[in-house]
Amino acid sequence: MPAAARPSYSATSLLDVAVQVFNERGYDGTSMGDLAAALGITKSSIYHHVAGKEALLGLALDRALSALFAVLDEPGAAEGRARDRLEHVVRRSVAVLDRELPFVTLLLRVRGNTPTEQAALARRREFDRRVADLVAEAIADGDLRDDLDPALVTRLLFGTVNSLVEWYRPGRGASADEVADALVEMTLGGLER
Amino acid sequence: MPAAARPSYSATSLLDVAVQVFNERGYDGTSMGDLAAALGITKSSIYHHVAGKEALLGLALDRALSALFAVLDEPGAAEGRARDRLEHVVRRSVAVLDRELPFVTLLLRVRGNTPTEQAALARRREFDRRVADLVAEAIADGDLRDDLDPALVTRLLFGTVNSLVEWYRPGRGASADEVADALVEMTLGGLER
DNA sequence: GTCTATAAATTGATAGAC
DNA sequence: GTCTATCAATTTATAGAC
Repeated sequence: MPAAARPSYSATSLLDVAVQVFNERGYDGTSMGDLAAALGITKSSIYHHVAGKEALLGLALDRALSALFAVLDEPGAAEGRARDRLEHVVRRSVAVLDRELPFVTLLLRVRGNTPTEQAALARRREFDRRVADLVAEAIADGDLRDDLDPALVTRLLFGTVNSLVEWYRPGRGASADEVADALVEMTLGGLER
Repeated sequence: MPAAARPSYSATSLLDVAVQVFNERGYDGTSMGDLAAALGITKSSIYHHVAGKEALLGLALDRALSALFAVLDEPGAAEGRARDRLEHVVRRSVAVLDRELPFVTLLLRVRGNTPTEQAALARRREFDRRVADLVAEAIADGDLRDDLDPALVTRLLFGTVNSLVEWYRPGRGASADEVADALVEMTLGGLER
């Protein structure tokens, strides 16, 4: 991996700029001309690095999904009471958001227009399913109130987590840990019996 | 799939179909050809009803914003303790989401690419500001825990509300009232001291 | 209120020189 | 690794007939 200097890009350093522009203007609202302008190179130069616009999107979505699924495989997500494993997944998901914000932001805005986007949506649903299992288990354990529907709780909980991409900016305002603390206090605090 | 044999629209009935397609494919991902196909008429016929694609967006965003601001002017949002007024705004915002789901969904996805979108974002920020005032007041009253930042709480709270557009569908699964109940239990429940 | 036909601009992508 | 030049397809929008 050559540390990018001035007017020379690799497939990955190019991706960072591209994803930023995708998030600013929306993926569909971004033309290859927009990307070229942001990169400071011409449209055709982009095709030297990647197959096209959709391949760029695929790389970005893959990076976000890999980071999120890695959380589910951490020890803290596999050991202990379900309620604590759930808190671990929530806190570590916020950490992923902090670390990979542009990529996760892009993932959460995908609509399913292309096969690339549909595949990403399918993986997102798998992630949600595994979290929902955790919520159901925590309720069965008696650690979360049982008068609320597990599927509904899961959606509200991760709806709150995902909504962070709308305003959270690393290094500005509250830190990722402070946000995670407040989020856990508000959500899990209200879900405990 | 829609509009088998009903080739006559008004500006508002056309808007319903257009907004649905905008939400399915994204605004930028929707061409006038896509709209024409969904409407069962030709592209040029659309221009008989509206000035263009962006005017269609403007009408839709206006409808969502009007409904949301109307909530702030209801008696329940102006009388009583701040904490109760806040709960009123949350519950009634969920009701607006239920009633005007496609329009609010579109509003929440706007990125600010055009003047029309920028104006909508400015009005959204004004709505958020008025909710933040309510949260700050409820904390000052001692009705919500004071160890959390009011601005942060506001963002988490309405982040949760806004995330409903990602999965809530009227008449499918939980009702709007059930969703509002669960949401208030989880969020305000966790925010009470 | 809808149509056909078409203009005018923009789009994603390729070829080949340096 | 970047460039100029160009293409074919698509896009928003208009003109004018029925």
